[in-house]
This record gives sequence, structure tokens and C-alpha cells, in this order.
Amino acid sequence: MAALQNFLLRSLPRKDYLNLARGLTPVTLVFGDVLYEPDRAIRAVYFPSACLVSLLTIPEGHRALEVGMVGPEGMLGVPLALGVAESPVRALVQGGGPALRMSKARFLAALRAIPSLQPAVFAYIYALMGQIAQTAACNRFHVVEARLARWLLMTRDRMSAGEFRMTHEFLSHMLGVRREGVSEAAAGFQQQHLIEYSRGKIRILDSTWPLSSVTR
Amino acid sequence: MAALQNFLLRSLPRKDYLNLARGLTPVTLVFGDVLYEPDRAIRAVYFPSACLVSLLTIPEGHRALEVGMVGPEGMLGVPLALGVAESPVRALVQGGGPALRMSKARFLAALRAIPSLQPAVFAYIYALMGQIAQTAACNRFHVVEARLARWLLMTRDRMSAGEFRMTHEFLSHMLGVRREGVSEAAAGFQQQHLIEYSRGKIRILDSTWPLSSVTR
DNA sequence: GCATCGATGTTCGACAGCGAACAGACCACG
DNA sequence: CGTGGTCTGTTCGCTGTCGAACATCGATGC
Repeated sequence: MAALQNFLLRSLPRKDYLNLARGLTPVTLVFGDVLYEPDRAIRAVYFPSACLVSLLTIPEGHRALEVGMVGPEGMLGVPLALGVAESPVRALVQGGGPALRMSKARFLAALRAIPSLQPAVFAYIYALMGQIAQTAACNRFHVVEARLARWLLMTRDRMSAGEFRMTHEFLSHMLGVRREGVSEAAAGFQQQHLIEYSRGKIRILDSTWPLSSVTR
Repeated sequence: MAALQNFLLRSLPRKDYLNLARGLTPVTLVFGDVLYEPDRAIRAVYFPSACLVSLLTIPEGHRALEVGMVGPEGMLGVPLALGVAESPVRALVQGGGPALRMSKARFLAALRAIPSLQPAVFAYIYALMGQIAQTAACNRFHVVEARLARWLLMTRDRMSAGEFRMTHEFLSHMLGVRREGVSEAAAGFQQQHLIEYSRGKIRILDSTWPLSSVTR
């Protein structure tokens, strides 16, 4: 069942999951969709099954910057679980694919009705905070090449796929650097036969390339 | 009452605060104290009254980097409210002063017993996540001078004081830059008569210097 | 007064990333 | 089959930060 591709949902007792499932609607997120905009109301939560969503801050007068990444290991809309109805970040779909959607009202009701849900969501919020802090340090200390490698490998791990749609231009907005910087770094990886790319499609050739090889 | 200097506690209904207060112990945090270490158990939570604590990530092979700042507007130990007993970051006292301490067990009990506490803590967690994301972008895009200004003004606002103990060396670890970079930027501000400093003491001269003057 | 240690001042070459500009390559569409 | 638009390759000078090394200043203790 596609629904159980989401690890957060899968961690729930089966009984609770079945209970929850009644409010879940399968949807297909498509590349470029914006699920949340900073300081705008959150109308639904999403549990990615096999897709990838970036969390971006939008500092005024600057390009956007990715501060977090949500895939099948997590969910979108965590502020609702904290009693807040807005998102501090933009949520942008980077890798299209199936997800499960639940309206705000149903999610809030489920938090009260299903005892195992809240702890699971909270554990994920904790992990997400750690990830954001980690990303902050990475953005500060690493050169473009290392950040690109980290992004590619994190994306591969979350998409369970070695190929995805992504232009250098788009990547530059994720990493907070210029497009040229991404092109140069990517060209280097391609020469080393680590990746292949062309016109908005990137393929990771060495599927054993470990995320741990990149200084985190 | 010193206890009510903490805005998070002050936001609670008086009845609930009085109830909570039985588990609160006044303590004095001193400069340099480490309240939490990454992946180590959290044994107590703290509500700063007039002190300042930095949240730092410790990427291996690099200097530390401040990702957040907690003063009288917040609390330390939020993972406990998420059901997690560890901290993802180091918590380092930057500005000594009074705080209220509560043991882990009492805090967990209070979360269950006092209905207004959990929403207040959650709202703060949300704000903290936003702050961390914001700081990440700031660290990425701003030059040392702007980051130093932001740090000084955020510190002033949280300490309600224009003077505090802080060496350039220490500041460099907060901002994730070299000590020399801090010295240069600080010398510039001193020439403009915005600040004064000497041997580990910094004073902000223009108390009207607005945080909003610094690109955030 | 003097030694010592920590804090700050100053300078050097090296380099990553920036902004800008332009050229070539490839695709979709008419 | 051409054409326009998107994606990528490449170059330029410039600036901010790095790492390192060394000089100076001020407080503190003896």
C-alpha cells in the first residue's frame, strides 16, 4: 500500500493508522508546487510517500535559501501540531510524487483522538529542528561543491531514485549561491563520472556514493 | 517579582503560574556555563529572567556556530515538551544573570497538570524554529559587519542592558568567523561611536540604535 | 615595578564566491 | 525546418573572508 511508504505513518500502530487513514487523501504533488508561503495559513498537512519538499526562508532583498528538506521520513505542516496556523517558511515541491493529504481540521481532530500520533509528530519536529540547525552550519562553512554533493545525496536518499528533474538555476536557489557556481561544481562531478545531467535532469551514477563521504 | 521577568511564564494565567512556581528554583547562570551538550540528556529546563543563552551547533572539524539565542522571551529545554530527552545543540550562557530552573520530572508533570503551559511552550517552539531558519539565512548572506550588528542588538534587547562581557574571540565563535574579522568590524563601529569596548567588555552607546537598521 | 597572560591591532598572500556579460547547446513548437 | 526560449559553459575583475604571523596594549598578581 502506497500510504505506508511514509515512515512517520508507518511508525504508528496499525490500528491507529487505519483510524487515521479515513482522513487521508492520496494526492500527487508536482514539481514547483508551493504548499505553504511564509506567514500564510496552513490549510492542510502532507505526508510524502515518494516525493520531496524543500523548506525555504525568504530573506528580503536576497535569494531564497533552503533550510530543510522533507521526504517520506516526515510531514509538512508541523506548526499545526504546535497550535500555530502559519508556516515560518515556504514549502516548495522539489521532487514530484505521491503524498497523503489531510485537512487542517481533520488533523487537529486526529491529534486529539489518536494517542500515538502526537508523539510521532513531536519526534519528527525535534529531528527537523536538528536538521535545520545542521543545514545552517553547512551553509556557513562548506564550499559550493560540498553543499551540492550533500544536496544531491540527501535528495537521492529521500526520493529513493538516482534521477530527478532539477536545473542548475533551481539548485542555485536551494543552496543560496549563483547558478554559475552550481554549473562549475556539477561539471566537476560529471567529469568524475559521479553524476550525469542535461537540461534539467540529473542522474546520480554511483548509487553507492555515500552521504557520509560529504562532510556534514 | 523577578520570576515574572520571563515573558513565557508571564503569559500564563496567574493561577497557573503560582501553581507552576512551586517547582521553580531561582538560580544564577554564569557566563560560560554549558546547560546542554548535543545528544546528552536534558536534566532540567530553564526560564531566563535577565540572562542570555546561545544555542550552538558543533559541526565536526569546524568552529561552533550560533543558531539561536534564548533570553527572557523563551525557555531552554524545549525538546522535553516534544517527548525527547536530548538536545540537538549546545546551550552556552553568554550573559550571566537570574533564571528559574525546573527539574525534568517536574516539568513533564507540569505539562500534564497545567493546561495553559503546553500551548505557551509550543508557541515558543514555533518562534524558535523561525528564528533558527532566519539565522541560517543571515549567516549565509550577510557580511561580518552586519552579522555583528545583529548580534549586538539582539543581545542588548534580550539583556535589557547596553553593556555585557564578551571578547572578540568569543564573538567569533558565535558568528562562525575569525577573531580578526570581529575585531575589524567592531573597530569600525567604535569609530562611529556606536559602541565602546575594552578587554572583554562591550557597551552599546546609542541605546536607540534599532535592530531594524540591520538587514535581517 | 615588573612579569605574565589574555585581549586586541595589523598586515600578508591566497582564494571562493559575486555580479555581469556573452556564447553555445539543446528542445519544443510552429 | 527554422526559430525562440531555456539550459549550460566560460570568462572578467572585484570583494570578503581565510589562515597565519606578529605587534601592542592592559589588567593582574607578586
